Amino acid sequence: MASELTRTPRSTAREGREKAIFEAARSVFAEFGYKGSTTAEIAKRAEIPKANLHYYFPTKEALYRAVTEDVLNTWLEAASSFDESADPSEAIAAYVSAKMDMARQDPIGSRIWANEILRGAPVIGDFLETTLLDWLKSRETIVRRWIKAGKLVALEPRYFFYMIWATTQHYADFEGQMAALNGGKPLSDAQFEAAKAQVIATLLRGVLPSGT
Amino acid sequence: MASELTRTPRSTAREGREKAIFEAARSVFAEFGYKGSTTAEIAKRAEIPKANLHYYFPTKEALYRAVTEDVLNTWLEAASSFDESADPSEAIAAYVSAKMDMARQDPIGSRIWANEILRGAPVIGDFLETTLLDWLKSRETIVRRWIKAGKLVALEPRYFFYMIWATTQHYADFEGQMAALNGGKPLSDAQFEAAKAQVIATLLRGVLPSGT
DNA sequence: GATAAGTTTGACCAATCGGTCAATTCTTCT
DNA sequence: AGAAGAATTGACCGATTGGTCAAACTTATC
Repeated sequence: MASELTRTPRSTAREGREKAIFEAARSVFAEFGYKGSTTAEIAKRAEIPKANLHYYFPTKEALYRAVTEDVLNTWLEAASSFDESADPSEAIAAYVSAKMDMARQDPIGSRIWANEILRGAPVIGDFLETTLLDWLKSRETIVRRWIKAGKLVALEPRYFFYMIWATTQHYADFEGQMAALNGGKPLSDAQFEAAKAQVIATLLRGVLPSGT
Repeated sequence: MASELTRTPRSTAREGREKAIFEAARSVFAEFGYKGSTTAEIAKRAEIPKANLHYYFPTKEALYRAVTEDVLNTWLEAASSFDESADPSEAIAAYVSAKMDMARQDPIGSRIWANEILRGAPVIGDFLETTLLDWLKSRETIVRRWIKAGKLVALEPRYFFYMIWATTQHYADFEGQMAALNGGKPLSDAQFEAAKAQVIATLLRGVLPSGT
């Protein structure tokens, strides 16, 4: 999180403060976006003086980049759960399940991503054009193979992935809207599991050949 | 847009400036959210001095509320395209189609909504808990009727609507991400129509009984 | 226990924020 | 033409912004 060059064992005190700042920054950036966030608010949520924040992270942008990099790493972890060796239904179910769990466990990360895209992706633009595009291309190849083998209905793989991303991300980014429609309470674990199962079922039914 | 009490015919000059401010505000709020937006930037995009902006809209919040109200009206228009008298497949296809067209024609409105939800919906919270919830409940009744009649597979209507909202909204909010994955260019009209057709096909296939 | 290094903090800075205001210009009406 | 009102604008205000800094305080090392 801090300098990757640190050689000496980090003191727990330092790690604690740095982590508190990091988590506070995540929540503030997720809520207000980069421009709408203030270092004062982040320091307040981290319960430290603002000047102390600048000791660990020299600028707001450096802090934002650290937070963003972490989000990308989490994304890459979930991406690996799409297994080409498995059956289409297995692979899709596992991937959607992983993305849904990600949305549930780390909605803040998803919201940071959403805010970054909304303002034109100045920081993760490179990632989108390189790593993400490579990932997408390789999975498109797999999906096309499945289609040719008759294991999937004919479709443009890209738009199918967009549907998966949209739906899973929705459960993180629009948690507030869902809560408002749920009597003001966030989805319970049971509700979330039901939603997840239904999303997987609907998507699979939507792309698997009849009688599968 | 201005005072609804205006009785005299509005001069086109006044309407023009007010509209310019309104459109500039939409684009800025969509990009940076409420907190991240500045009246200076809005005035700059409207190509007027900042003081002139405050002549038409006394505060940043008043301007934001005007913009937000307009977004809700657009939402309500699209909502009416869900026709209960039609076949499930017709009704769903028409609704998804309308939402997709909305995302294409007015991505900015969608992004304003998304930003508002991300910061906890302080302005449209009431709308969500009343109008939107009522709409959702009434449509859930219709969907449940279809399920009982065997015209739809068993599912929780709510999560199905979330899928529709998620997917259609994604084409507006994540336009930038899609463009990055599309050689830097936004989806062409042909690409968008293909995506729309596929979204409708996958969703229908996902919820209609086999052999329909 | 002294010295050095790392950490914490209030006070402060220039720039930008939302908003005001008086002076000016443009329109409208007679 | 000229008065009255509407619209436009540069200058300005106090509050907040991201960031700095020197002084004070801890902690590790000998």
